[in-house]
Amino acid sequence: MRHEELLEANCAISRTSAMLGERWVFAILRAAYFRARTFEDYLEATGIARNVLADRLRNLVDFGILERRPYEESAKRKRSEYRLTEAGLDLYPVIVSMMEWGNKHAGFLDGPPVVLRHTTCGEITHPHMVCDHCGEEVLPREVEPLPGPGAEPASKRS
Amino acid sequence: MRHEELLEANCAISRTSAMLGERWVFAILRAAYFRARTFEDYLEATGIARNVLADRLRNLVDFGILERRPYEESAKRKRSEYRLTEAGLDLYPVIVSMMEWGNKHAGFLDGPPVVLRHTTCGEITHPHMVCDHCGEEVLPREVEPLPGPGAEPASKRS
DNA sequence: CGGACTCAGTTGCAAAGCGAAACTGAAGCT
DNA sequence: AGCTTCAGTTTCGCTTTGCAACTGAGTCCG
Repeated sequence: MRHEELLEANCAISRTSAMLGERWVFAILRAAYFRARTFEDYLEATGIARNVLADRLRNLVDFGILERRPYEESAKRKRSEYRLTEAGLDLYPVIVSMMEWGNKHAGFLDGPPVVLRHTTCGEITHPHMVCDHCGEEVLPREVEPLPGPGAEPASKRS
Repeated sequence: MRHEELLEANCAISRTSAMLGERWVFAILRAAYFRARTFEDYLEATGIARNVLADRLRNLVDFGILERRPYEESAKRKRSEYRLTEAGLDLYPVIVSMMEWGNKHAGFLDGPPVVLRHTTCGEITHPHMVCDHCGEEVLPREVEPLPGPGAEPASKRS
């Protein structure tokens, strides 16, 4: 099986991981959240080879996660920039939960290099996942996957 | 720059993405959450080539995300299995938020193929990220990254 | 006991992907 | 006119995939 075939799988995790699970993609998203704009910004923030960066940006634009658009640096100078789309911003929980995990499990012996302050309440925050119904934290073994409206019938659809 | 160099970066997102951001890793984790145990389970659940699967499992075990251990299938038959460690289970928010994102943005026109039921409250749940302090949802632009205890001083440490 | 089967990989090979550096072309600056 | 910056593309050698075949330990079947 080739990796891109995951894009057609009838499973959200598979499709999402086919889009995001290529080398460097998270590094690019991290740069995007840290306000990178131009090609050279991403190049510097990530250290990826130019050709690979060009390819990844193309893909992320195709997936609707980034948007490429011209931007007026000054009156005359026109450049292009890559910004997160609405869908890209929706990836925030993924990035934050990776950061939380890394702070705990990626071997930072002196403590996390970066922490987050929640500007609306002013405190250092450790975000976690809660159920939108009961507000309780969602734990791995307290969740049951069920077929949804887009589930395939027992026999494969055409 | 090579991809593994991200493992040494002083940034949780970089290190985490170096561990998880290789092709197929999320597919393997998905299989793990769906209770895959043996090598052949993972092979069937993911469709990866055998040699690549062997390599990825080795890495995930090295990172402490999976654990390889012998397991008694029956009185006589001994096999080995790969189970999520504590650290692996802590990745649940990452997987769930990828699933939530995919259900919304990965082009499921008939609706999500899988939904989650929160067994403690019994309802279909759409988990989201909240601040552990104020309980409000954490949004991308309402968060400020600050240097933490493990931050590098302005001059690179030795 | 001998042969077939299953599990869990390893090996070999062609094709694809990556990384570094050089090159291109448009646009601006001096 | 010549130099620089931006945003890539091209080239080339090296590494990683994907696939199939092979290995070797343990099991089951007659």
